[in-house]
Amino acid sequence: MGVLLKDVAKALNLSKATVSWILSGKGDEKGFSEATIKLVKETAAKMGYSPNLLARSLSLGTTHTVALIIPAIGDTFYSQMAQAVEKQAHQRGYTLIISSSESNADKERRLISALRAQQVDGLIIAPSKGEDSAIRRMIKDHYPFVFIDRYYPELETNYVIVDNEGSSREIVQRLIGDGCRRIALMTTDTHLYVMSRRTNGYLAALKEAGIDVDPSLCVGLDRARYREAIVEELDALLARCPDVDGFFFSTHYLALETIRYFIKRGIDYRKRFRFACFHTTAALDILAPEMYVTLMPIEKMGTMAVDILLDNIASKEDYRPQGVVLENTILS
Amino acid sequence: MGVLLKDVAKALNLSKATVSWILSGKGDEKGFSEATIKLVKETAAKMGYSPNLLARSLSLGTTHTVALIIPAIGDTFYSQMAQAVEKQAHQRGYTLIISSSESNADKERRLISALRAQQVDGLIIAPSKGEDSAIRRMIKDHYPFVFIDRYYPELETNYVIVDNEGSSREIVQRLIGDGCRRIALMTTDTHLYVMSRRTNGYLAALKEAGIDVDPSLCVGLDRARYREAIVEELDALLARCPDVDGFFFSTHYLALETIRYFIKRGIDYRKRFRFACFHTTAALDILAPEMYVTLMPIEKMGTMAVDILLDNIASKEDYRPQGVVLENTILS
DNA sequence: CTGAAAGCGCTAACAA
DNA sequence: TTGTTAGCGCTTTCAG
Repeated sequence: MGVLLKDVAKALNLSKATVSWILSGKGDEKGFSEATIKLVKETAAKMGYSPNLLARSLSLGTTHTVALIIPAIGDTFYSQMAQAVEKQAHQRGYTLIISSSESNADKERRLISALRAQQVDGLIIAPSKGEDSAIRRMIKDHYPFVFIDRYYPELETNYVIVDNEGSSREIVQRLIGDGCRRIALMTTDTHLYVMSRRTNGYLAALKEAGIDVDPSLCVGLDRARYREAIVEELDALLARCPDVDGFFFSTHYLALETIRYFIKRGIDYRKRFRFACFHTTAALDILAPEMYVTLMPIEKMGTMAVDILLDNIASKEDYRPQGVVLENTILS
Repeated sequence: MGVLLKDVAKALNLSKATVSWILSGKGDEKGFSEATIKLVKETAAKMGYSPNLLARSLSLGTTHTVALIIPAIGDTFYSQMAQAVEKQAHQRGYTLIISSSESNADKERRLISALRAQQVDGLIIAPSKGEDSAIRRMIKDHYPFVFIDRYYPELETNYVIVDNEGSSREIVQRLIGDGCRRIALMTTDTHLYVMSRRTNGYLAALKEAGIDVDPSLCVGLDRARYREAIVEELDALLARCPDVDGFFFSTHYLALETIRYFIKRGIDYRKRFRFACFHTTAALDILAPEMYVTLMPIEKMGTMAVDILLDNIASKEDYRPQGVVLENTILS
């Protein structure tokens, strides 16, 4: 395509080796004359030379590129996470590739294969569901990767997650402290480990307070059609338990949709209920200022995931996986 | 690292060539026996062979990968766009790399270079600002790329944008139709072409209706600190022009912040004003249901951008750039 | 101080 | 029906 190393060398009547040395900064180390170094650099620039990274990577055996796999780029949470990861990767001199698995285990598996085949140096993954084979494969091959946000507790891997259970418990405790006794649980994606931890937090808080868990207060929604389902479910819930006095949402968009529902039904939710939500999203603070919210340390998660990954990449063989559990900030 | 083509060949006592042919599906075309084809495929699978895409690409001269450069992955609009682009790229058998320029012209320039150096087959770009050199370079080199959402009107390139002026004019007309005469303009990033088009739409609508443009109704915010600035600006605006009866927002987050302001100040905005906004974001429909909104065809933009890009890639030399202007849907 | 040449893992023209 | 071999563009050992 463009201008090659060979071309620059030819133009200067030097060998490819010389030019390569100089352009990769090992000029003085190798003891070339100041004159040639300057000359080479200048003509390379003048000729608009840009190295073919494919060739370089093939030769070097490293791409200096890592990839991030998230369930959905369209989701605010994951897109913010992508931003944080990209920032830190860039900071540390790595190129980041972002890919979206669309919460599809099969696509996730294929992505992992494809990215590894592309010789990406390591992976940061927010795993979708029952994906497994590709993960075990990476472990077996000692391929560097770190889980973020979600993880497989039974596998010994790198991970950066938050204390899902603890902070769920804490915000539910606050609801109880405010006098709530009939707190509804709204959740989704119940097959995910993270979600079960949040539910556990809810249950634990009730138990500690000596409140019986009432299954009819617990609503699990199908992620795929939660927007429609939530309307019926809430209608049913309010009919079933007219004495509900609080809501715990296991994730941000459930809170948003629930409030949308209340407004649609003309229910004065701010008077009638108290809310707690795991994570938040734009405008939730406007719509329900009194809601207790766990603020996830997205930036920090991204930074740490990158750092751990690069550590792992740097230390070839003898590496011990690191697990990190971060604390959420709680916003009252 | 893993198992190589060579290994598979050796295990079967065949040549690398044979294995390569068969695994890339050109087995029968080349006339290999059914038996060997099957054998090769099976052992390759059994041995867990996965081709080194770097090597393949270097050899092939094409990576089957395209990249998307957006100003910010953290922004809902661009993350949705990324999702749409990724979907279509995937659909057409291409791998997508997403990168974020952080609205930084210099980073954008570096990204373009880096991605080209990585031998990405083409680029889809939502350009930041005065970036230029890297763009002109691509044109000169006949390197395939398409602008999305934003573009350089003076350059002959591929682009997929929306009718910014037209739909801005239209929603402002609706405000006027509702009786508004003192419509404020809230805008930002005024150096961007898209934004000037939207402002033009606002001006045109007023002019047509015979309403004088009042500069004291026009507020331009600094993107970098709009969240803080908007409070002072709105205070000033309302003091300066107590008779404001409508607002036109050139982009979604300005509408959200303005409403946040009204709520904070305890102003009954739904009674007092009418709103129109270019594009929308989560919860805006809850907070201001009567707002006129232009709905950008994000999905379609993404799809078309990919299609145009792949067209361009396919037809090597003799290619004429395509410009597409899509219509927005208007939501009343 | 600088150059020749082998090699990274794969593809594809050319033989056989 | 299968094998040989010369690249793709770059890095790096080993000679000079």
